[in-house]
Amino acid sequence: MARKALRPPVKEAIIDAAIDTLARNPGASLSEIAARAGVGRASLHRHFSSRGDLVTAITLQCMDEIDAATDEAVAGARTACERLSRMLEAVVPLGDRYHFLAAEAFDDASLHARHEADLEWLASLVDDLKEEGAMAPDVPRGWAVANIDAQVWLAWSQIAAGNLAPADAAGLAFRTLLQGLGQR
Amino acid sequence: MARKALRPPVKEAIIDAAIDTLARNPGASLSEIAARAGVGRASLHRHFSSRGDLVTAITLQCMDEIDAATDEAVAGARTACERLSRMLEAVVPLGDRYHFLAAEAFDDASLHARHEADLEWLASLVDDLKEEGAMAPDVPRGWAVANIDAQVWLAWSQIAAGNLAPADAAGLAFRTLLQGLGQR
DNA sequence: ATTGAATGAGACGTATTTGTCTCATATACT
DNA sequence: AGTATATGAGACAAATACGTCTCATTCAAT
Repeated sequence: MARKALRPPVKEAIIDAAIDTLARNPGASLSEIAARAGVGRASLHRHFSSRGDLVTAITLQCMDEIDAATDEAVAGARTACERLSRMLEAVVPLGDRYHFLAAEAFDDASLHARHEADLEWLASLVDDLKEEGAMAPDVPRGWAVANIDAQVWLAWSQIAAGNLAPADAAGLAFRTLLQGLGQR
Repeated sequence: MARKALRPPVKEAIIDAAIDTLARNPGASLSEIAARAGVGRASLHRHFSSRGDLVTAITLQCMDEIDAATDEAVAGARTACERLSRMLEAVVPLGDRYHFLAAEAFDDASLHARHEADLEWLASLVDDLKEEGAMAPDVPRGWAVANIDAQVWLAWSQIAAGNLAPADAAGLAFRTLLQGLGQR
């Protein structure tokens, strides 16, 4: 079974290091990334022919992680409202890993398509929320989607800044999304 | 009075070009910026000794614009709620000019201090909103401040993407902040 | 018309990053 | 043990951006 897991999984180590490093500094050099991965720069190029290749790989990796966590969390939800809540609870803790995505442009066509698909998932969640009466029908679709995205980003941001406990972040984001910061 | 306004104001042209260019691409080169300003790269260096100097200058410029617009808009407001509304109406249209600030790190100490002061202004607005009963008292201060910031950014983002009419953006942000996306 | 400052164009050297290549070494398979 | 593969270290050229410099030109002030 374990065909080739005896050597340390260099490729994954590089991906992890790239995510960590680029999250802190989007302009980090490949040397930096290789060093953080505990790997020679030449080896990095053996696995990823160019910087663009690496960025594409880590972007896909992050998207996969997010989608997988979302799918699992949402599985048993009975209402759209619950889906939203569970999605936030699942995705907010992953924030520090995909936060850098906000800075990277989706130049690659496949990445762009993938991102569109994710937004479409959110859009249909928004539609369901409106049907359920949990969301006001006159809220523009795109605005709602962008707000959900932004709350996730915001939650991580506040966690990273130490202003917010990770345990509270998702709940706060959920409440803010549906009720705002106002009373009641 | 107009001591030296006969020649075209090169310095301001460079600042404007830098804001426009860096807003689109934070990694843009000085050549790009100079070209967009209709200015030689050497002239750019005559006004700004280094890239850091230029970035600091445009950051301050944006902060000044935002503060000035906010101060003027908020002047006659009677309630904190109205202050928030007017601030959004004033600042959202400026979004395309200071959007790039999100990407730039405040390495310069004076910039960092200035930003802190702006956040402090928001924080006291949050306090007033709570006293007025427009904002729930149990919302963390930092979370409220970050949300206001984020709504401004979000509004510009949606305008730029063509998803939202500039006339509607500020109002939508205001409503979303206090009431969220939910019913009522 | 003349003078002086500011500009544009461009050359130049430096620094950094990237991608390729080589070679010696370490590790896993047989 | 012997072999093949993957790796680390480092050299190398190419590309890019930065900051400085020079020189001819333009424009405003006199």
